[in-house]
This record gives sequence, C-alpha cells and structure tokens, in this order.
Amino acid sequence: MISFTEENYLKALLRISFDSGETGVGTNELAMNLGVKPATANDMLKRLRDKALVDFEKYKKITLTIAGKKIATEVIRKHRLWETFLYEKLEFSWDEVHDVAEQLEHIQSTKLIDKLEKFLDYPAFDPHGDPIPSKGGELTKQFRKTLLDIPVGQLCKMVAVKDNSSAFLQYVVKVGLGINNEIYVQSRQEYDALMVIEVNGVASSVSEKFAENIYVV
Amino acid sequence: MISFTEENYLKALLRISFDSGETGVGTNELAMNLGVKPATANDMLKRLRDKALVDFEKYKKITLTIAGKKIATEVIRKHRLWETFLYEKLEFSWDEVHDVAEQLEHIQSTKLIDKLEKFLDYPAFDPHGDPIPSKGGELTKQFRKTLLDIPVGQLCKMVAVKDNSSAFLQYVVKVGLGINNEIYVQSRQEYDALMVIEVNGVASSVSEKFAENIYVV
DNA sequence: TAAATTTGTTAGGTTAATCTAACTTAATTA
DNA sequence: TAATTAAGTTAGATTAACCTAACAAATTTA
Ligand SMILES: [Mn+2]
Ligand SMILES: [Mn+2]
Ligand SMILES: [Mn+2]
Ligand SMILES: [Mn+2]
Repeated sequence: MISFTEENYLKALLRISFDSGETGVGTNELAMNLGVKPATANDMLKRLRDKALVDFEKYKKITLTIAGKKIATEVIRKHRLWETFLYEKLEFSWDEVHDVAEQLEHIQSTKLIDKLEKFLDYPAFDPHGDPIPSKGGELTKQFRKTLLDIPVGQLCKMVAVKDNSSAFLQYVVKVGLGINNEIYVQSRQEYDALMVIEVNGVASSVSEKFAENIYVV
Repeated sequence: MISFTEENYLKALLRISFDSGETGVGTNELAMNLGVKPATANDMLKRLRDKALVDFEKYKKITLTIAGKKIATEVIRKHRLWETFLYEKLEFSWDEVHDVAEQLEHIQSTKLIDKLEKFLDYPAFDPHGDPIPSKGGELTKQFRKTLLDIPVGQLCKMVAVKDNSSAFLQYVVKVGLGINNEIYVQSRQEYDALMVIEVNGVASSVSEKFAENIYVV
C-alpha cells in the first residue's frame, strides 16, 4: 500500500519535471516544493527507490520509474476530476477547488474515480484549463505559451493558469479574466515588462509574474 | 488539528454507546471494535483526554465530552452523506458504499459537506436507513425494533440494517429484502430462533443473527 | 470471602515521517 | 585550477500510532 505522503512525493516529482521541461529533479527542489527539509526528502526518496518507484544515484538527479509515473499520473487524474466535480456540481469557485482536491486525490477506489468521471461526462480539462488524463492514460507533454510570449498588438486566448493558488486566481478574476477569454496586448514596458492588456473592452496593467502564469494560444 | 485515527476513535465511541444503549464504553470493547490492541486504545484514550475530547478515570468507563461528541457526530454526518452520494449519484450498490465512505468521512471542508448535502437535496436517511444528522445536529437516540422482536403472524416494514458489511448486505438482497419492504413473519423455531419470513410473496428461512440486524417498524 | 477470570494499565519496542546539525560531493566563480 | 558556494547525504532525535509482555484492579464465581 502506498501512503498519502508517498503519493504527494511522486506527484511533485512529475509536476516539477513537467514544469521545468527536464527529466531529472533535484532533492532540494523537491523538498522546497513539498515544504520539507532536504534531509526529509532524501529519506523518502530512498524508500521510494526501494519500492522501485523512483530511480537515482547518490548526488544525481531523480527520475520516476514507469510504475512511479503511473501512480503520479493517477493522483493527478483524481485531483483534476475532483476539482471539476467541485466546480461543476457543487458550486465551488475555481480558487476554492484546489485545496479540497489535495485531500480528495488520495481516496483509493478505482470504481469511485471511474464513476465520477462518467458522472462528469468525461471532461477533458479541469477548471484551471489543465488536461485530465484518461483512465490508464499519460500526462501529455504540451509546450504552452504564456502571456509573456505574446508581442504587443496581438490578440490571444487564455486557455489555462499555471499557478493554482487562491490568491492568484482571485486576482485573475479581478482583472476580468477567465478561461477562454480573449486578451489583446496593448503595450509593454521595456524596463519591468509591465503589460497593459485589454479584456472585454477593459484595460488593465499586469506584472511579469502575473503574465507568466497565464497560458494562452 | 484532529487526525484520521482520532476521528475514528471518537466515532467508534459514539457508535458503541449508541448500539449498546449505555453511556460508558470499555477499553477492550473499543479496541476490539477498532481492530487494535487494548494497550493501543489506552494510549490513544489518554491523548484524547488531554485534548478534552473524552472523559474517564483509570479503570472506569469512557464517555465522550461535548466537544468529542460533536466531532464524532460530524464524522457520522459526513459518512452518511457520502454514502448517499455514492448510492444516489454514482450508481454504487448499498453494499459497496460503506468502505469508500470510511475514507471520504475524513475530508476536512465544511463547505464541501454543506454543498454536498444541498446537492443531494438534504437527505434524511442514508442507503442503509440510518438517519443523517443535520448541520450542527445531534445523533438522535431512537429505540429501534429488530425483526427478532416481531411475533409470528405479524406484518412489519424494514426501515434499516444494523450490520453494514458487504457480506451481510448482499445476503439481504439475496433474500429479496430492501429498505421499506414489508415482511410477514410466518413461523419461528423454538430451538434456534430460526424464522420463516415472507417478502413479496417469497418465503425464506433466516437465522437469529440475520434477524437481529434488520430494523423494522 | 477467597480464588479465578476479566478488564484495564504500564513498560518498553517498532516504523513512518518529520526535524537539526554536521558532513561530503558537485558546480560555479575568481 | 583553486576557492567558494550550492546541492545532496548522514547521524541522531522526536512524535504518532501501533505492537507484546507483564502487571494491577475490578468483577464474577465457587
Ligand atoms: Mn489543483
Ligand atoms: Mn495531495
Ligand atoms: Mn456505513
Ligand atoms: Mn473512518
């Protein structure tokens, strides 16, 4: 049996390598991400290696094994299906779903998650625009552009957010933005990359940090 | 913060005192119920006492404090609402819901459970006929008759089951029984209390153990 | 009521998951 | 390349939740 904690480590490994675009993950990076000390992460990594869920040599980068990746993907699948349930069926707002899904993602029942998926009518994306892996499926690696990559004078469409924190998501709503909204890039400051964007006829200034957390096409 | 394990101990204490009709619960009884050793239960009870969730003196019976009872009732409320959700919305059968609800009952989110209750349209009973406490409500003590108490020649109606195990529930279905079915008691054996009952025109023999797990009115 | 049985507690030990402090190896920079 | 800094590991400690074995108190039975 796999523990909640082990699942969280595996999920973090998959997400970090996904976000960074690199295969291997560092111990400190992982520890930072999970809010534990490097020594703690190192202990757990040795246990996950004993269980053949991760691969790594002393002082080298960590990678998930096939088995480890499978578990991590299942946890992400559950997380995103639960977020969708909370958003679609229980009237949660998109900034509230993540924290509860962090708990729900660890419920062990294949039947539950398959029935939930059916109940939701096989959704492809969660409320933040992230793809939901299908049963037994992989997390497909897609190269997504952020709002930072859009040149001045161009129109784009928001498809997802990178940061899932409540603080950021509420800010996004305040700017009048949401999934599938069109964004027009009016101008950009050379000095600090501050952008002026227009959404539904309303102009707002957004920072570099903000822009890099908005995925667009 | 209260742990899963602590919640399970509190829930067990409430359920045992409920089932036995007595206020105090014994250490061995509790330990047996939770599938742990008395020494383990004793350790945990001391920790729950430190947190002011139970009351007991050395070598005496254990009772829940107001705070402990409140938590236990909330856990039962969550358990029964989740069972209802699985049964009503996700096409689970009544013998499958309990085990998954054992996990779901520990999810911490007041908003989640209140929204779930609304989504289910404020159900009064779970799939096994047990009452669902309302938000902030108590678990009302009701004296329920079992099929054992019904004399020969009398008609009654099944309203709930005591045993929630999959094995028992599947057996109940096999006998053609379900919540709200009418049962006619045809005969009873003096020697071993074996009963012949009639449900929807079909007669079956049921044991004493079976009969005491069927609540009727 | 004394003995036997049941019930409850204590002492001491294990494992998972965390920590701090000290150390080693790898990578960067001067 | 040598020194410095960053990254990763080890040692030793803590806490929750469990265990076994031994003991103490309460209850039942003879
Ligand atoms: Mn999320
Ligand atoms: Mn999680
Ligand atoms: Mn149940
Ligand atoms: Mn439980």
